[in-house]
Amino acid sequence: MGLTKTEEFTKTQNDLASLAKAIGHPARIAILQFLIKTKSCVCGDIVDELPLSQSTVSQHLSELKKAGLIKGEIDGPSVCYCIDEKAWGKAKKVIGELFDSYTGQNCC
Amino acid sequence: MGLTKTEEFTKTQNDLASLAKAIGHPARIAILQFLIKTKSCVCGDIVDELPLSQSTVSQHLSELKKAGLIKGEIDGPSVCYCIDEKAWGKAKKVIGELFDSYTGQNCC
DNA sequence: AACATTTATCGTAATATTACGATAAATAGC
DNA sequence: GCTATTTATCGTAATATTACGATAAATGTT
Repeated sequence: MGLTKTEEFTKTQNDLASLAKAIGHPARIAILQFLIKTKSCVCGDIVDELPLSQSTVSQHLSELKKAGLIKGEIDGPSVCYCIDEKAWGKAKKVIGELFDSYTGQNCC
Repeated sequence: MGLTKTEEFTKTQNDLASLAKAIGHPARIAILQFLIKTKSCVCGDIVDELPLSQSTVSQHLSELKKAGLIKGEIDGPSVCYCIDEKAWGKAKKVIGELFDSYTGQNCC
C-alpha cells in the first residue's frame, strides 16, 4: 500500500493525472507563471523570484520537465527554461476536454 | 521540511494548485469521468466500477469534495455524489486561464 | 590551470499520500 | 427493536513528496 495502482487505470487517465499532479503545487504554478510572463527563463532568476532554496527549485523544475510542460536549454553555465509549446497545447487540450465533457447534467 | 510553504505563495497560486492536485490522481479522474457519464452517482456504484476498496474510494470522494469539485447528497442509506456545477465551472475557468496566459512566446 | 558561477544531484528529515481491513454510524426493512 | 445495507472513519503500513544543506559537475573567465 501507499503506491498508486497505476496499472489499473487507462493511459489517458494516468496521463491526465500526471499532468494535473505536475501543476498541483503552488511553487510549480509560480514557476510556470514566471516563465510565461518574463523574458528571462534562466534558472537562477527563478530561484531569486521564489522563496525556496536553489536545490528545491531545481527539483520542481525537474518535475515540470518530467511532465513535459517545460524544456531546458543549456546556455553557457546556466540553463534557460521555457514552456514546451507543443506539450503545453496538448495539456491544455486534454485537461480542457475533461472539463468540457461535463455538460451540466446531474442525476441528483 | 516536507511540508509545502503555502504561506509564501498567493491565494490564487494555492487555489489553483489545490484544484490541480485534486485532479492529480488516476482514481479521481476515473471517478469524475464516471460521475459525468453515468446517471448513477451512488457511492457503491463507483466502488463497483473502480479497482479499489470501498474505504479507499470513500477517501478519494472526500478529497474531491474537499476540493469542491463534487457534492454529496444523502439518499436513504446511500449517498449520491455529483459534480458541483458552479465549482466545476470556476475550476475550468481558473485552469483555462493559466493555459491561455501562455501565448506561445518563449525567450529561447 | 585555478577560480568563480551556475545548476544538478545526493543525503537526509519531516510530512503527506495511498491503500487496506476493521469498525462505527446511519438508514431502511422486517 | 433487530438485521442488513451503505458509507465514513480509524488505525496502520508502505511509498511519495517537499524541503534543505552539502557536494558534485559543467562552463566561462582570468
